[in-house]
Amino acid sequence: MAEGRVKATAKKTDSYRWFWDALDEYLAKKSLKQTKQRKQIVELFIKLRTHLSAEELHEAARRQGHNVGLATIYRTLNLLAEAGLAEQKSFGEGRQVYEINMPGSHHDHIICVDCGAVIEFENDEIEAIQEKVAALHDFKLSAHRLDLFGRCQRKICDRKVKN
Amino acid sequence: MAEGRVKATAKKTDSYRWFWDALDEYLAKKSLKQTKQRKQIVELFIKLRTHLSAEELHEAARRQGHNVGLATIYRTLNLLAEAGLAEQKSFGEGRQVYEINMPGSHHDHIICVDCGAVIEFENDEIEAIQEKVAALHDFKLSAHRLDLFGRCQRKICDRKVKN
DNA sequence: GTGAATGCAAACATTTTGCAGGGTG
DNA sequence: CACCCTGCAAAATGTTTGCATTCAC
Repeated sequence: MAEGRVKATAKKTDSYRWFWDALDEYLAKKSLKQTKQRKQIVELFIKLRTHLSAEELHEAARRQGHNVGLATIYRTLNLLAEAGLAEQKSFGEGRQVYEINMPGSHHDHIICVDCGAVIEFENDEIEAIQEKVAALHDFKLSAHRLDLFGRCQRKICDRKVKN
Repeated sequence: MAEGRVKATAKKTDSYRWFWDALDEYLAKKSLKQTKQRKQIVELFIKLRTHLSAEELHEAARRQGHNVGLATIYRTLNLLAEAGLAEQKSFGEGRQVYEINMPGSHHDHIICVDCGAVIEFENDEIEAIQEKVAALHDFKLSAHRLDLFGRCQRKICDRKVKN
């Protein structure tokens, strides 16, 4: 029955092997259990790969025929956040969105205020200056959040697709 | 009674004269009215000067003996935000906080994850790079948000004053 | 079998909205 | 005096929690 382990599904998302491994480790350390629902949710979370709200993830799960409660989505996302595997962000609407937290590969966001498109970027120059600023104020940095808001200049972006 | 005008209170907060003037102008332009409550709320908002939630502002108002409804606080803060005079921020708790939006003097935040202290800073270098990044992705920037999270190294900061 | 996880619904917290009465321009 | 604004309470969101049942280990 060892084959029933969550880890066995890693083959479906090989590049996220580290994610499943880290999750396994966290669950074991905390004496938590690996369940069908957690597996399904995490699989979807990895597959969709974007910034997801609990509600969106819930709908996606149901669309796949998984009968999973919204509360379980929340509990699982919070679990991932506690494990350091996901990050909670709030882009300013009423709700939280979650995102996979890749160790060592932090990125920031450019958000189009018209169409809501989110582009990710990374800039070492900025990060270096951040450290400098933090040191200036006697802070040891543990994280940061940088969101740029603007208008993308694409043709698709004429109408406001708010949310 | 002409002296009852909101603008007349500017003397109490002279350095925020521009704020009252801008508000006056906005109200006039939109055919909105200047009321006792708006005046009280804005005065407090200016006086407290920190990042405030609607609830905190509400309590502060009541502490001053002003009988103002929470809904009015929300409506006024949203009004200020629409007028571009205040900015809504969310530092990650469940609620929004508001902050005076000084034209031309944008600042970012360093937040201590232990004691919750918030320090403001400004860095032109970072802002310049942001523009560069945005241009690279074909965006016209309208705003940004940069929050650095870390631990301040002050003695006062031993215990978690979580919210 | 024990303890953890789930689904559901109820509880919460925050923000918005509807409405009748009051105030401003 | 028309229309905006207010306070209150109800509604609408988004998230968490309690509980009986189910499931993993």
